[in-house]
Amino acid sequence: MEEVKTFENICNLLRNRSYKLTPQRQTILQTFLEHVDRHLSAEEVYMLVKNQNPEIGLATVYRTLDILAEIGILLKNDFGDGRSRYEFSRKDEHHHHHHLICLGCGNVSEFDDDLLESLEAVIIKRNQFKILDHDLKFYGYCHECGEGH
Amino acid sequence: MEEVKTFENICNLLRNRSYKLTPQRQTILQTFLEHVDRHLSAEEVYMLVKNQNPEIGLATVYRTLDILAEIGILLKNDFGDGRSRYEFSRKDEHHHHHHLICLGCGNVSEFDDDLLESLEAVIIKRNQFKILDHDLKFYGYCHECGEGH
DNA sequence: GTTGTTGCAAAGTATTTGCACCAAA
DNA sequence: TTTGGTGCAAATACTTTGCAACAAC
Repeated sequence: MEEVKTFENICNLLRNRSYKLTPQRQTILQTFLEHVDRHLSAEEVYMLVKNQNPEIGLATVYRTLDILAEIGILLKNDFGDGRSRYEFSRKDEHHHHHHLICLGCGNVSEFDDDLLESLEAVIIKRNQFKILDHDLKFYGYCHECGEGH
Repeated sequence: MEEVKTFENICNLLRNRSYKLTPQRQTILQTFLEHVDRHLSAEEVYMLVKNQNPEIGLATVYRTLDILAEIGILLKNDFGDGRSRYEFSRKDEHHHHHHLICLGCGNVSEFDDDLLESLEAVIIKRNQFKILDHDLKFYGYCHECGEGH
């Protein structure tokens, strides 16, 4: 159904939506392709991107992140640290994964799960609530940080 | 184990922690007792409280919400609308409920569930992650707003 | 009388926006 | 050449903090 998200495919996706393919956008995109497993804040992207292109402005980073999230290239997350974090979205993910957030080192790991599907059915029936999306986070300590706790 | 959270009990809880029982704090507490089922932002609390005590400052509201959350009287929530929302915490809730957030009217309803307990066990084993807390939110449309969607 | 608390205004942090200039198509 | 994009600085929104006056204990 959906194609693999290569750099070229994403560029085409932008063009199809009549977004222009500027060097700034390419650089930001490149950054995410080089950090596929990371959950980057705007500030972090800005820092990484400035190595390639020191002229770039923070506002441009924010605007680009918005666009890339809107067209489904990035997923926007809120891990409760007061800033939005973006991750590269692999192809088959409406049915998205959940996050394990380490209170020690701040690292975020992921896990997939289908259990919530059945839970949603119960909620729809019991609460008369039409569910479009869900967000599940676990807070705790990862293997490395877990010793003392 | 834990007592019912009456106004008096909460006042004692504050005193035990050597927090002073000021009229401002009493008014804010009162406000939550009168809106047990609501998820109020600092600004909303501020508005409600000003009726009783027009002298009160917004900073005092923020400080009091912090304290009440810290001692477990209130639960601090983030529903992704850019502000923190506080709800009165009933007595037996480490094992807390989850939220259904309506994208139409912004209303937040609640539901209890035990399904996550078994899920946590799986995660602990598979990911070597010690879970302290979880946060589950469903986004969609409530019964009233659901018609068009 | 101590010590914590208040109100205010200023500062802080993340994000958005207005605008003149610039560049992709 | 048209249309959208960029960088910058200013504005916005929520929250926190410094501080002198004040009130609970």
